[in-house]
Amino acid sequence: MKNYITTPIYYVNGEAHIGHAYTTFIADTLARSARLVGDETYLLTGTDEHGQKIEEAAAKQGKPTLQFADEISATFKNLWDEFDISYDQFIRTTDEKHKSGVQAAFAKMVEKGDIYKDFYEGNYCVSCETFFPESQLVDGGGCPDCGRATTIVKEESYFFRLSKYEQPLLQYYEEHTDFILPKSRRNEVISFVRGGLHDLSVTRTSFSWGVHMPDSLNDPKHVMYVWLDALMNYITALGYGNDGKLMDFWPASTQLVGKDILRFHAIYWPAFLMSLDLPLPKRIGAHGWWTRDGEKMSKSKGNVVDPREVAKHYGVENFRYFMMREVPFGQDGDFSQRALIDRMNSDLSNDLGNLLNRTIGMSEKYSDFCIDSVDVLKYHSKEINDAHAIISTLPAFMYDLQLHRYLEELWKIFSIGNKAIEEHAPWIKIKEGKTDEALATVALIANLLAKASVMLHSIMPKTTAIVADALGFEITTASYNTLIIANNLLETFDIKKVPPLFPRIDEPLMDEAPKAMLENETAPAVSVVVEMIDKKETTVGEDGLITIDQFFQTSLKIGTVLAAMEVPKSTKLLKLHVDVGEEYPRQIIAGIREYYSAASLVGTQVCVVANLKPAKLMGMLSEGMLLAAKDIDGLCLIRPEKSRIAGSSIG
RNA sequence: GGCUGGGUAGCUCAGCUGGUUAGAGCGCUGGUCUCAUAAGCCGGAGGUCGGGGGUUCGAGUCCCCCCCCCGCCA
Repeated sequence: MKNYITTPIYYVNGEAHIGHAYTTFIADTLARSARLVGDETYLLTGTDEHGQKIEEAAAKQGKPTLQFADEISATFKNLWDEFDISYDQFIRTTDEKHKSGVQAAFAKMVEKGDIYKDFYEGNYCVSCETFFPESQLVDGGGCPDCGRATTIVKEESYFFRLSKYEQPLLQYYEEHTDFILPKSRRNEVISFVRGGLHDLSVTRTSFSWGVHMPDSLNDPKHVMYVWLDALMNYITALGYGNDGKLMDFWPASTQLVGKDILRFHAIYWPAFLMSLDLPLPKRIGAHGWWTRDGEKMSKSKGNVVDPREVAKHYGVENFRYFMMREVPFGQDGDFSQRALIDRMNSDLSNDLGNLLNRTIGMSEKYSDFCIDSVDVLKYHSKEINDAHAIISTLPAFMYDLQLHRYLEELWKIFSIGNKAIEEHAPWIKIKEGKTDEALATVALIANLLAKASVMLHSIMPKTTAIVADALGFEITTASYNTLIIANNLLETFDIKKVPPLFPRIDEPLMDEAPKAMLENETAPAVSVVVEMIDKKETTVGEDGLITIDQFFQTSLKIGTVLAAMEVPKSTKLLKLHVDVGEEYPRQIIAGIREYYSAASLVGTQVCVVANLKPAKLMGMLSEGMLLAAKDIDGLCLIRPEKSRIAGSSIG
C-alpha cells in the first residue's frame, strides 16, 4: 500500500512557531507509523515563497527576494532536521520544477475550459497597492492598513470556474464522509459550499513575484495568485507536469492543515484536482491552534512559544509526546510549562520510565540481567492477551488522527505492567524459592515494554529506540511483525542498564511568558515568584485587575528568620523558622537553597505571605511563603529596606 | 443576525440508539509494598449532569422555552 502524507507548505513571512511544529509532528508520526507497518510512504513538507508580501518584506530588508526566501526557508528546513522529521522531500515554490509543474496544471485547466479572462473588481487602496474584500474595510470604505479611502478598481485577471464544481464537490462530501476531519469542520465546509461558490480570481498583475503564465498564453504580465501556486505543490512534488515519476503516490492518504486554511484545501484544492482529472486526497485533517497559558500567542504580547526553546529545555520527543497526547485532533490546545511537566512526570517518568527501571532493577537482582520469556505465557497469558486487545484498537485511532486516544489507550499497557508487578510481587516469589514465577513476571514486563515501545515508536522514535536497545531488539518492520502482528515474545537477552529515560522535573525550565499587563505597558524584567506553590485559579476579572479588597485578602507580613537549615535529600529546599509576631515562629519551607545558604539567612528579615493555606513539602508543613523575585541571573528575596518589627503588615 | 457544535467531579473530558447506586485521567486525600525516577499498588472524598417546563414506569440521554461558550457565515 502507498502512503502519501503532506504538511502545508509554510509561508516564509516569519520563523517557525509551535503551530508549524505541531502539524509537522503529526505528519511525521503518520509517516513513521505507515513505514513501520511496511507501507511505502512519502512525506512532503516545504515552504510557500511567492506573493506580494514576500516581495515587500525582502525589499524592506534590502535583500533580493529570492535570497530573503532562501534564508527563511532554510530556517524551516533546519528546524525539521533538528527535530529529526523524516520528510522525503522539502519542496519550495521557487523550485524550477514546481513552477513548470504549476504552469502545466494551468495549461490543463485552460484546456478543460475552466479558465477565462475577465476583470477582477474590488476595493483597491492605491497607496498600499492592495485589494481588500468588502468585509475588511474600515469606516465605510477605508483601507484596513493605512485608513485612506479605497476606490473600486478593475484589474484584468484570469478566473477559475469554481462555480462549476459546486455540485460535484457537494456530492463528493456526501459520498466520502471522512474526507474532512474533524466532522465539525466538514459541516462548515459543506454549508459554505451550499451557500454558493463564486469563480476564483487566480492571477494578478500588480506584482511579479510568482509563477508566470505558461508561454502558450503569451500573457507575461500575469502572475499566478498564491493559492493556485501553493496548492499545486502537493502534486508538483511528485513530478506533475514534469517526469511524473512519483505520481503513483497520488492521491494523498492524509493532508494536514491548520483550521485557518481548511477552506482552501477542502474546496479550492479538490476543485482544482477535478479540473485536472486527478483523484482527490483521501482525507484532509484540520487541526486547531495552540494558546499559551490560556492566551492567544502573538508577537506583540511576546508570548510566542519557540519550538526550539521548548525542545532545548525539555527534549524534542517529550515536547512532541505532549502535543500529540494533550489535545484531541481538531481542538485548540494550550501550552503551558505546568501542563507539559505534568504530562512528562506522570506519563513518561512514572508510568513508562519507572516501569523500565523496575524491570532493570529486578532482573539485575534476580537473574543477573538475563531475561527469558520462556515462562511468560505459563503465568501471564492474561496480561499478554489484555495488552494485545489494547494494541488491536490502536490502528483505528491513528487512522482517524486521534493521536491522543491512541496514546491514552497505549498507556494502559504500562498500567497492566505496574499492576502485574504488584500482584505477583517477584521479590516475595524469590524468597519463596519460586524463581521461575518471579522471572516470568519480570520477563512479562519486558515484553509489555517492548510491544508498547513498538507502538509508541512513531511518536517518540529515538526514545523508543533506546528502550528497544535496552530490551535487546530493534524497532523495525520485522520486529513489528513478530512482536505485534504475530504476537511473539522477546528472545532471551540481557537487559541493558540505562539511566532513567525521563528524569522528573520539579520546576519550569524555561522563562515564563510575560504576563498580560495593562495594555501598552512593557513586561517587567522580574516577576514575583511564588515559591513551590502552584498558582491557583483566582477570581481576577478579565481585564486582569483586582480591587484593593482583593489585594488585602493576602496577608503580607515582615518576618525575622530565627533559624534556617537545609532539608536533607533536597537541593532546593530550606527549612526556616520565621518570627511573624505570633506566639510561635512559623515553619516555612522555601525553595531558595540554590541562592541562599542557611547560615546567611539567620537574623535577616523577609516578606511572608501569612495567610496562605499550609502545605506539605517533602512531608514537612510549610506555614507560609516568602516573596522573592527571579530573573535570568537568579533569585533574590524581597526584604524591607530598613528593619521592621516582626509581624508588621505590608500593604 | 443565520447555521453548526457544545455547557457532566477542582482541571481536561467520556457517557451510542432513554434503563440497576453517572465514569476515566490528572489533582487532592487515607493506607500499603519495596523491584523502581518521593515512583508503584489499594481505598476515599468530590457532581441537584447550564436553568426551567414536558413526555415516560424510568432522562445526563427525547421534546419545548431560556441563558452562556466555541466555530463557520453575513
